Amino acid sequence: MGLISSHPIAETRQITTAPPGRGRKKRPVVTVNVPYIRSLLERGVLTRRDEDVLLTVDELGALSVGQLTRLYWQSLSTARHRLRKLYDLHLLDRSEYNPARMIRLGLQPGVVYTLGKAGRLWLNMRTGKKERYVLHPLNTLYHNLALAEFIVILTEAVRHAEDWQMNWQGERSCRIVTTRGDRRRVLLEPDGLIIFNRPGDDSHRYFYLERDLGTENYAAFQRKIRRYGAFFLGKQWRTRYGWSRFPPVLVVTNNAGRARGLIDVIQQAKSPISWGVSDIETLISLGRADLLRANVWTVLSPGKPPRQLSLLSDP
DNA sequence: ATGGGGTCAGATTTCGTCAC
DNA sequence: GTGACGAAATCTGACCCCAT
Repeated sequence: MGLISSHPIAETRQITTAPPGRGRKKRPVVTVNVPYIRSLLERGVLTRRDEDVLLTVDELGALSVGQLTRLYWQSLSTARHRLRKLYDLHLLDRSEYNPARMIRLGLQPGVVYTLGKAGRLWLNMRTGKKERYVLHPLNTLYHNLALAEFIVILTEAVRHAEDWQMNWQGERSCRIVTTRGDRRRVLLEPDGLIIFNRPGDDSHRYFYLERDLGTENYAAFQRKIRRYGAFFLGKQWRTRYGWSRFPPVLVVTNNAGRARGLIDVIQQAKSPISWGVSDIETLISLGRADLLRANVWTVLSPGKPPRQLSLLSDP
């Protein structure tokens, strides 16, 4: 996943859920330009939390109201109010979704937010980059949501655990790009990078993350495995990140059946790095307290038989 | 005075069920 | 399969509370 927008969603982006009560109000039309963003900032419209929301939506591509609530609010209703406001300001967009499909992915149906035009510009002004505003194609939207769900349940689990902290990067930040001459080539595009650290003894755990929706055929997955292998053998990761060991790749898929299929593919590929496979149904069923401790990951390391390990078990 | 946080009620859709 | 119908779900405007 992660090809940006060859097929943007059409202009008519109706929400297919039960609509609001007193009629759906259209958002105000604004001219999104640098003075507009400046005036927002001068008036202090953006709170710290708003900024966090925009950064997170940018990293993950799309989040549902439910997911954003779990990350940043106590009350669903309050979150809706604030998100609606960010939508009105064109900092966020709302996207089309299919309730049945969200349920199949283990998600609660609800409005889905993506980064809006003003949000894009705000981020660009902040980082100095020149990312383009895109409407996300529908197929990546569900992938984004599924990925976000994993990040959210991890976040909740880590909040619950007192000794560990977690940071993460989305696809946008952990993408590996090489420049040969003036040609930019994407070498590797992980869905995410998760970093656990325990302040007590300064220990760290890194994981690359792949969220598999079961839509990719096994040949494509084999290519993905080879790309990780090539990145590992290239040693660039040592200088780029200063890691002494290459992070295992966590593969989260939809159900146990697909997980078994992927495990077979990984074993046959004889990858030089470690892989951990689990499925979202199992992970969600665990609950906060167990998510980090339960041995629900089938770990495949080069030259070793498969093992069942937890995220934070000692390597 | 302003604005965010929160509750509540209401409008409109989707879902589930029953009968045919 | 389809139509009817009530229940449930969803989201927003109105409103109040509180901090600054």
